[in-house]
Amino acid sequence: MFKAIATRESTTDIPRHPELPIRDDRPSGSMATALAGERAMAQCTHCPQRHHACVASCVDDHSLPRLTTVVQTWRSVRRGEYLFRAGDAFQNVYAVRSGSFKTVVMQWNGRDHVTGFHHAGETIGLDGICTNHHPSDAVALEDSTVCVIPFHALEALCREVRSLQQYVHRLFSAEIVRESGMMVMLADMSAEQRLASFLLNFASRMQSHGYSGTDLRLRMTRAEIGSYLGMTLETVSRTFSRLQQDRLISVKGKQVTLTDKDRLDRL
Amino acid sequence: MFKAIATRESTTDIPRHPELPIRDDRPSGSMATALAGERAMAQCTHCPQRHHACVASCVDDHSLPRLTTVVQTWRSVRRGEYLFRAGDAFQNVYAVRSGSFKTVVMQWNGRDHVTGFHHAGETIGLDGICTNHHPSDAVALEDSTVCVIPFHALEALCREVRSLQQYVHRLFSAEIVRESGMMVMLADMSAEQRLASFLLNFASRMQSHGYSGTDLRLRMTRAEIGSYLGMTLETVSRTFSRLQQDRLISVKGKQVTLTDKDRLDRL
DNA sequence: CGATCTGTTGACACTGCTCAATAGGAGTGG
DNA sequence: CCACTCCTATTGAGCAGTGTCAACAGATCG
Repeated sequence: MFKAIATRESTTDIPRHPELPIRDDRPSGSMATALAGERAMAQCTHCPQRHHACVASCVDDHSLPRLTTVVQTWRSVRRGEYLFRAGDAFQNVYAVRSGSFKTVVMQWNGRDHVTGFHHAGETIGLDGICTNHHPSDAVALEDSTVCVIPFHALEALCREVRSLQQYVHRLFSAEIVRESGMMVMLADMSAEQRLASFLLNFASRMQSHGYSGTDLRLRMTRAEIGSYLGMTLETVSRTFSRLQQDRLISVKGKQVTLTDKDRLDRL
Repeated sequence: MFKAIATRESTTDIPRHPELPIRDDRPSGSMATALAGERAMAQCTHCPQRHHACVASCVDDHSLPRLTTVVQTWRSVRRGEYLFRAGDAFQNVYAVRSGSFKTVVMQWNGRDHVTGFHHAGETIGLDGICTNHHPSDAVALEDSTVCVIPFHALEALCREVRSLQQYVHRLFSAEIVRESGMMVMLADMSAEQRLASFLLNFASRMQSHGYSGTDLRLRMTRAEIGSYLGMTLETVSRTFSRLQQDRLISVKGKQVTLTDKDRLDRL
């Protein structure tokens, strides 16, 4: 079924193992500096996200060994399983190595609300700090792996490595800005505009990880997209259909191709 | 006009000067530890927010003098004036000493969106860190004063004072959680529920600062509330009227009394 | 005291929600 | 491999909640 509109690059469907770089075409001069042997170090020095978007990306080679004493373990989480649950004691933040997650809060009426989708290189769990408990569930949308980062250890290292401290502060700040953007979107944009924004944002994040920026494989359901965007799953489905009819995208279930990004952006 | 429903306590209308505690009935044993003489120290040790909700609240008396080397100045901002503008280079974060602010981002269509209201003890500007530029305008809703906190100096002190570092991290995290809550509200709640939540939240923040938790003086316009809550000013106005008709609140312009918080909460 | 900003209310249109029926895919076990 | 079930997605019909446009009244300020 999906073959009809299979992506030119089939990378999206390669089963990924954390030991392997997600793609091979990333800048690789970096690997030259990797020191083999020491196991803990290998975790960050060999990480596909090393020079990309992880806490490791801000640490110079001199301090990297110290980071690897903080980030000693990673976890793999099967599709549908919880990375953590709302109410769990906050201990760690998590950097997504591979795969993707959704974060979900339960609201007053007992229904769920998806507050975010998180892909490789992104950090989950920062919202647990202020109460010492995670306010949300984090659920894997596909088989995924994360680095486990004990937050107290990260804080300690931040007191010593200024570049890491600044990185963490920017991480916090970026999440605040992201959520502000969501607020604007939810408050002022039509269903069509919200879905278009969502798709463009998703595509650009995929592209920045070396995937196609036009052929997307959505890992989440219409209901999850709707929850995230503040609309019902029916409206999501209808809006997909309308955008397809207008030849801005082409949809086959979870496989979406953005055929006219400019017009999507101008909606 | 406002006399008709004047608040039992008239504190809301006292013109406030930054040198004076906003109210006199706050816990005051604290003042005993204040050291007179040194000007810089006096700023934090004598601050009305000292034991309340500012960066100072987490620092023990031993480290307080060092904080005062970071927070050396404050600024007063008249109603309608800008604390900073979108695009300004990010240098400082600001702790509100007295008064209140709104933060406003400009959106794609050229219209404004209010992303937050900020009262005494709250911190403004954290969103500027990740890009080194403020993404939003901050405008005083009334004559206000803020402590100017040079962020690089704060970062430096955070590397030395662990309690301060943790406080700052909690501050970031709390802002993320606040915005998640807004997202849920905007995505899933009716206009009536949003306005009720807004009023209850506003009341509880006022109450935690020693003001009445039922008699509110809103400093913002209907349009600003509407922008914040994702509805038009007309809907805000109509919803105020409806809640009044249902005897949950009583409204006279910007003066609002919450007459039945329980039912407001259960909407 | 007039000019301007702010708030209230009405009429009407329209977006998006609810309820409902149906079809398509994915996973499971015989 | 097929039959069965469950989950997901699509589409339609009708309606409710909000937005839009407009008129007017009440505050506020120089």
